Amino acid sequence: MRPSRRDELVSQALKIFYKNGFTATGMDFLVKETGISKTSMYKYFRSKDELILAVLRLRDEQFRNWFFRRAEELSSEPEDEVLAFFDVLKEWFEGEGFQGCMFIKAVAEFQQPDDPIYQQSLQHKKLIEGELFKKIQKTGVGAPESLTQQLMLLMEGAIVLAQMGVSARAAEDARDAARILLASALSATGDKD
Amino acid sequence: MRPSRRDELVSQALKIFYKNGFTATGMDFLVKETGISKTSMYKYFRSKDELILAVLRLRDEQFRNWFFRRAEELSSEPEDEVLAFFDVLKEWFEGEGFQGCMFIKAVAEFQQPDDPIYQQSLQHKKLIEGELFKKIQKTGVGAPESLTQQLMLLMEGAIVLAQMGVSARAAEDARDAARILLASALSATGDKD
DNA sequence: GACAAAATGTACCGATCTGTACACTATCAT
DNA sequence: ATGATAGTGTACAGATCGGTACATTTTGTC
Repeated sequence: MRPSRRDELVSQALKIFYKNGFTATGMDFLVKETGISKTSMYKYFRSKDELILAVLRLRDEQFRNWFFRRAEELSSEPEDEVLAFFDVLKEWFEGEGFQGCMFIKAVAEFQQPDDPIYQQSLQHKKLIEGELFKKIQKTGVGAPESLTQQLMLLMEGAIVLAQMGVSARAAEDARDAARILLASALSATGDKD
Repeated sequence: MRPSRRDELVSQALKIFYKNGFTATGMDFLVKETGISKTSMYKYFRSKDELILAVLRLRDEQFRNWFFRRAEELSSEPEDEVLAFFDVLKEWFEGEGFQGCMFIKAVAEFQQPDDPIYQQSLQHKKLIEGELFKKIQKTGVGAPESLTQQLMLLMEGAIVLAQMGVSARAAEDARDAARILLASALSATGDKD
């Protein structure tokens, strides 16, 4: 099954929105860059917002697949994998064209909580959190919820600081912190055993 | 000295941009909301971007003043103050109209690193980092740079997760993590003494 | 009251925005 | 070859965008 013209539009729009922003990118610009006629675009999607939603769906799927698959490749034991998340973050930050998290940026432009774009961005973070939680559970730590939240904080913080160029070592610093927090959580577990 | 019409514009534009976003807010909308004529606006500022820069300057000053002053109020000893930052974050998150960090959102809409709006947002984070570093130094911890970066990660992560509504306890979770990281850094210092 | 400064209202510019109408062409299975 | 399907190009509507021109009114000061 060759990629449909529709899928082509979504994947190209993803790159353009990611680089230029959602509101700042007009439909005419998408036409010029993708070579796909506006008539076709509006046959695939009823509105620009629906195109954005499709882009976010694709991004969510692509990112989660890549992120967790890559973390598994870089590790063997559960505890390694939890820390490997931060190595994957580092790869992401240093990869070509890194411009921050698309969902954080989407929320910055579509701020109303009842906006479907906002909701879908929130859902993405919830899915990440869910997968992270499962991995942390496997380490046998006593309070997986708490550690999950702490590592989520480090990950999101690293994304923001890396995007803004505040810190060039955001992923490494986050990994260092995660190691300490993981050790602390594990030793607290041990105390109770 | 009563507040000039210009200052009024900046402070009102701040609220509106914060709520609605920068690009999504048109100058005509600012006219309608503030009652200040567009002619006057363009006499105070040469362009919308310059108005945005003035808004960001005001926000930077207001926020840093409030944040660090409030942290001092809530604490007595240096170690308390470092943790008090997260109590202040909590107050911010739970305050009326909290909608995330204006500078993170600014960077999401003005992504080019050579854009003055981007640069000013980056500078804001650097100033926060600098003040945090000074406070951490006062605790006598051995590696203040490292702890500063770690706490920055927690703070930025908390802001993002609180804004997106991913976590309702972002500030508390960040405080818990900060306490562990601070203790870890202090004990490492003690080892070397 | 006179005069300058500050602010206003209104109307507009050209460009761009999302979205649509309509006629046309390429593709492909039957 | 025919006819359905998918896609294109162009032109446009109506609104809004950032920004300006110009004449007018308000305000504060001497």
